Amino acid sequence: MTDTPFRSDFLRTIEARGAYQNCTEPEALDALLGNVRVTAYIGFDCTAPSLHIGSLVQIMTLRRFQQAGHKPIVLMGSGTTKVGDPSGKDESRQLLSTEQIEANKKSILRIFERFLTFGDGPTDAVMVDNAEWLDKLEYIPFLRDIGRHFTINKMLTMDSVKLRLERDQSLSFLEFNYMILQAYDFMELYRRYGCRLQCGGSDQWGNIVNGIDLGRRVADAQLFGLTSPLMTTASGAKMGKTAAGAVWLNADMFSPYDYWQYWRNTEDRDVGRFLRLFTDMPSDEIARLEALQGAELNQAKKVLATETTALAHGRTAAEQAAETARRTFEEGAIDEGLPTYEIAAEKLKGLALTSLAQMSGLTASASEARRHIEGGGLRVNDVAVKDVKAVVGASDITGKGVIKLSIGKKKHILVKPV
RNA sequence: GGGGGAGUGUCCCGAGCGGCAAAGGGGACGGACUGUAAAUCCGUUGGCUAAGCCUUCGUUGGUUCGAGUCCAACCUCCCCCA
Repeated sequence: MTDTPFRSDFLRTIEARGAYQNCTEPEALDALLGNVRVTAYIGFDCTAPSLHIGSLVQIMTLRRFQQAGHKPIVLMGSGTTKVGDPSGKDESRQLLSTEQIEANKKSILRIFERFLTFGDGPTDAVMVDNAEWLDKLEYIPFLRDIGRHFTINKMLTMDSVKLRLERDQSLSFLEFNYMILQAYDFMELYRRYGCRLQCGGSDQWGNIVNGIDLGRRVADAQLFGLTSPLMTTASGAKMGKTAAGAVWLNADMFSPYDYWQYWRNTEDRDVGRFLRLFTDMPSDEIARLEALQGAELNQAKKVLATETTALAHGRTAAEQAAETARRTFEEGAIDEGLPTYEIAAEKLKGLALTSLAQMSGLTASASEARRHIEGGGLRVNDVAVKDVKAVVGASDITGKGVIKLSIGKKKHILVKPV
């Protein structure tokens, strides 16, 4: 937080939305943003086939940057992914093959089109890949030009390095170089695109500052850094973990319905904060929503779910998810928008319920289904099953031609005989 | 190069006299209570054709009726000395 309020649209918004943590030379950056069109970037490494909601604050930051009339750069880090970022990790990640990295990159790209407008215009977003310059670096020239500006003394004090050393965990020389490459990225983006600002999570502060220093020394540039707070839920959990794994942004890895549900189940205490961070809703409307008390707050959660889903998957998908949820939870009806598993009708006859639960993906194994039956958590057409050896048959098929299997209150799947 | 230590249930941390599907946490999931929330309490947390059978403790062999536990080699990591 700064003493003087920001004047530029971008910084005012970022701060009001709760995405402001720290900034280098805030006054100078504020003035710059107020006067000219600025180019900023955020890097995303290609460690998985999709980004998850842990990256959402960063994506929203770029979106707001563009909305404020500036030019965002999405930097795909397929070059740096080959090295591996040691920040915030206890041990080194398994090295990914270049094919894997390339495949991940292609898969990740798609999500950005939802949040940003790409093109050739002055404020259109641009996508760049750092492999473009990192892959071609030559070792000795790089060491002489760039390496000489880094001291080991200082690098050893960086959190990402220090934590590893303090915990007696190994840090390979490969990973040790990550911060240098990220610093180099910033400088290279300045040279190529006149990029002056790098944003990132608070764990990236050190890496960002390194880039600023390098830019000043080598390119005589005045660069800026801006970080957002690390996102956790009010109960302290890291954002985005569910039983099924991460909350992915790609629809083929985490369906819009599940995505909607994830936000719908936000803790009370987080609703206002999440509305500010993850939606475009005006602040006064958010203030009204988060002031709701008790069960009324569920209204705010529905808005949160629909708005976040609309951003990531489109308005239509969001409204479908909302409608499916409404019918399922509020009417107790069977809605065809629920995940559906098709099975040949003749196979269904006399099939053990535990097997069907497994086949349909409701549970990971028949044993898990069995345990849920023993614990009273598995239902067929909303009726709890008591017998572990229960068998499904034609009589279970409802008027809608499907069988509804549920575990708990929230996990439902439709089995459709064909 | 020499000496010492570590690797446990495919989420994590962590006990483990030769009888072990393997203590205890955390997390997650299910039940009760609620508001599809939190907190709390209870239960579950290898697989299967299920009073039985099969696969698990870094890897590969060995000793033994029987190995997470003992032996050997190897892999990875950490510490001390050089």
